[in-house]
Amino acid sequence: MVDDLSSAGRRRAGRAGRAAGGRGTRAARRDERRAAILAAALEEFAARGFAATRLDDVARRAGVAKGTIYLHFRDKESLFQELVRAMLSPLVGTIEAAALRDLPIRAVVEMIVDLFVNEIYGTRRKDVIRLIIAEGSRFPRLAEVYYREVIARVLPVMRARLTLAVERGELPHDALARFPQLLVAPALVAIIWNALFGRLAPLDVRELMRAHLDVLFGARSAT
Amino acid sequence: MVDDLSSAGRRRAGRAGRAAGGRGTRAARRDERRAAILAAALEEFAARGFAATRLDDVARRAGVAKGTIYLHFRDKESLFQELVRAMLSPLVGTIEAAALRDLPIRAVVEMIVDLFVNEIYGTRRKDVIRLIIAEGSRFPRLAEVYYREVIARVLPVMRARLTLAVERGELPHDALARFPQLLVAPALVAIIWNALFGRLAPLDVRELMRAHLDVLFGARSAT
Amino acid sequence: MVDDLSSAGRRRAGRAGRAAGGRGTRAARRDERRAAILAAALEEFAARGFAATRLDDVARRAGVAKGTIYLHFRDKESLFQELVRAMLSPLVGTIEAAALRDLPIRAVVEMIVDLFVNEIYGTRRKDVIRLIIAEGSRFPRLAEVYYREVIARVLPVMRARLTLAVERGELPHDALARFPQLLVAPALVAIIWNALFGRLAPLDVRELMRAHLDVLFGARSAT
Amino acid sequence: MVDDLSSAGRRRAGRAGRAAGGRGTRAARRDERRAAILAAALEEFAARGFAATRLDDVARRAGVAKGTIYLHFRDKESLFQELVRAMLSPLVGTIEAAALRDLPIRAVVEMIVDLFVNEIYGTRRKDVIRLIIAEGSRFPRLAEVYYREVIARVLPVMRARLTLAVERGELPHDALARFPQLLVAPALVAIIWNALFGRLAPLDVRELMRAHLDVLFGARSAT
DNA sequence: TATGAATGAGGATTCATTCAT
DNA sequence: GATGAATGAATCCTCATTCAT
Repeated sequence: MVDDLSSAGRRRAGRAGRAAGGRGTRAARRDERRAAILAAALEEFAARGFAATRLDDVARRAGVAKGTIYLHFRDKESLFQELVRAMLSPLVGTIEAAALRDLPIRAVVEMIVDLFVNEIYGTRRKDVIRLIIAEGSRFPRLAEVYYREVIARVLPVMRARLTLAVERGELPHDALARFPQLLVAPALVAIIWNALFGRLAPLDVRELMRAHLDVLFGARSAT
Repeated sequence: MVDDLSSAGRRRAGRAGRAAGGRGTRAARRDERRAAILAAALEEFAARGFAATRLDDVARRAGVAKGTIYLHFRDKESLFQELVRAMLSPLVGTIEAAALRDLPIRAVVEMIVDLFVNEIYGTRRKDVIRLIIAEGSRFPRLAEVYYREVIARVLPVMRARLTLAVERGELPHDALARFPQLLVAPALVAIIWNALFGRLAPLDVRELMRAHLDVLFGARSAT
Repeated sequence: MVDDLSSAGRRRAGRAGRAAGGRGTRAARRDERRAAILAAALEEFAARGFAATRLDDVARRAGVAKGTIYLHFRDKESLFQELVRAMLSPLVGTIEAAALRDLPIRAVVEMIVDLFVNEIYGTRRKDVIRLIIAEGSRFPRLAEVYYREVIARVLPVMRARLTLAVERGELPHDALARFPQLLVAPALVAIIWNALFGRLAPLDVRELMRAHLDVLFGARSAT
Repeated sequence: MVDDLSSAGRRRAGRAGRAAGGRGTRAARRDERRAAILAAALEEFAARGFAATRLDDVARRAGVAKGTIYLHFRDKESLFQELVRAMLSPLVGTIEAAALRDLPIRAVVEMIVDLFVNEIYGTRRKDVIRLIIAEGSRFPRLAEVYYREVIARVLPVMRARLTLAVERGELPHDALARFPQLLVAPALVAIIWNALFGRLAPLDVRELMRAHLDVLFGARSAT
């Protein structure tokens, strides 16, 4: 379901060597468990928020005992942080790459928008974003980690590219260059809107983002 | 501190008559207490979120006994809902009025943006908005109430005005008319951003919104 | 509904004299209120038991303010005790009288049985009896009052009458004389049974008591 | 103290196998704790009734933490129900067996009476009976369970045996066959009486039941 | 007297975390 | 490593009782 969670990332060296042919079963099982816990945590945190999530439920969903969670994560908050990191880190490189492509600015922006729609809105990552929005102010460390590992890496790249576009005359003003947040604001609103009012009045993200592009670059001649 | 909370709104008729000269002390004190509880609840909920807020703390901060809260609100969730209602309802009329003013669309939009900056961002209301964003998906009833009492009243008015602008040729495309959310998206992002990263990298809301207007209408000649 | 509750019983002298023509409105209203509270208390205690009854509900049902209860009764337990006293005391004289009638013992016993069926089982008094059974062991004072004011007065009279019957040869053994409780045991069981299992398997009290008389005196030839 | 509480009854299969030699320590300890909680609950409920019993006290008396109770019982009411079930269920078979013995009806009835005196009156079970009487009407489910698991199983057997006795001419009337409740009514009254008035005027159960037998079958020549 | 707002002790229940097996 | 039983602090909510009006 969410495969980002299976790459271990932080593996101990293993008992030096270990017969060639890949990681031993021991380490592999350990990773599986860790991934299972993260996946379960995602479901539960997304459904109930940080405070209302019971580690009992996470354990049950992951198919492990409650105590096992503590073999992989210091405490509930750590689990939460690891989840955020595991889900969002892989995305950073992709976004950076898109921003750096040497294409017309509109194409770059469209790529980023598509990236958002496909890789965030279309996946569980939207729940992670929502969780950060919802819980971030109560977990300064979480907000900090997210800022450092995502925002602080993506934003400068985007800003640089947008500044270049201004200099090249691709953009009529420097608004976007000064506040690249304007680029993704509608995306965030879409996530929030549908989480809150999806049942009452669903918001079509693709259309919304297309309209947003119209605002940014002027309407396209055809659809 | 937050004066919206002091208007009673839901007062029982009172034993008809009552010596002239205004509400009796009884009713007045009752309202004061209710307002004090709401104000305290705002502080606590804003600081800790719904789940982590202790009614004990709300009571202490309000200067009343724990049980007193239950004389005014059925339970913790009711208190939360009433808080949202009390804070946001008064704003709806103002926004509607602004949208209906017969001015050039840019002026209308600027008024709404100013309204947002002054009446939401500049007040505790931003915390209420943040709370709705954070807790809304876990309290469907809350989301519903907010949708019905705020969104469903403001959005159509804005959409109507924007549609008119399109027809009048004041706007080069119908993106905003179809998605008035695009108008306020940066505002919401500003609230979230500063709640999460304000200490790390504060976002200047006024500048952000000015840039947003630039995006919408093109850069102004002067500031 | 339960008129025993209206006789005041414990009236203060009143402001000496008071214009002839009956108790003044002041005192009359006081009694009404007291009776209303007792009647409401009966309903609530019967429905929920002592601990689970809220004085708030009693007050509401009685149509008075909560504080008013405390003008008439020291506390919840006093109210409970007064209720028992008010409901059962009036019955004692009637039972004594029945026991003392100079009739064949079977007739006397039948009168007492009828008295039970009509005056207890057929009225709210059965709930009071049930309450004493249920709560008596937790309220020693209540049990004591009940013992002194009801049991200790009725039992000796019955025992005397039954002893006389034994001496006169109206009864073949002294079992009933030694344990007059045997006379009313089925009656109590009927109260309990129907309170507990009435919905599942109602017990016909009249038939039960008739059968009981058959056991005591042998079957009657006709009904 | 009350050994019925130690038989587990509801044990999970355990991980098949388990080294020969009896239940593992894990399961054994679990049962011990459950039994300790039930025993403690019996004391507390008997002393204070359902509502006034604090689970805190139950836990303390059982020597476990408050939370532990909830590992064994869903909530206070469940604990209460399990207690009743655990105490009374084992008795049902014994009573049925007694009723089915092929002896003269008087002997059968005497056996049942003895059973009552020894197995209920002489044990903590009398407190359980008293609790059912006291709380049954407020806990319909409890009353139902008790009816289904005890009354509905014992009563028909007794009725059948008594009907047979009538047919055989062992009894002069069908009163008992129609209302076997008459058989145990004095027993219940004894429980109630001594719980309420035991300190004021203790009732000798053995004598009472003997007198009851006299009433049912006529006085015996000797004791 | 009567009211009913206010109090605050009290208790059921939950759940993160620990630790013996 | 895993397990899951045990812990007990934490918190919501109730309700008898008081007392200013």
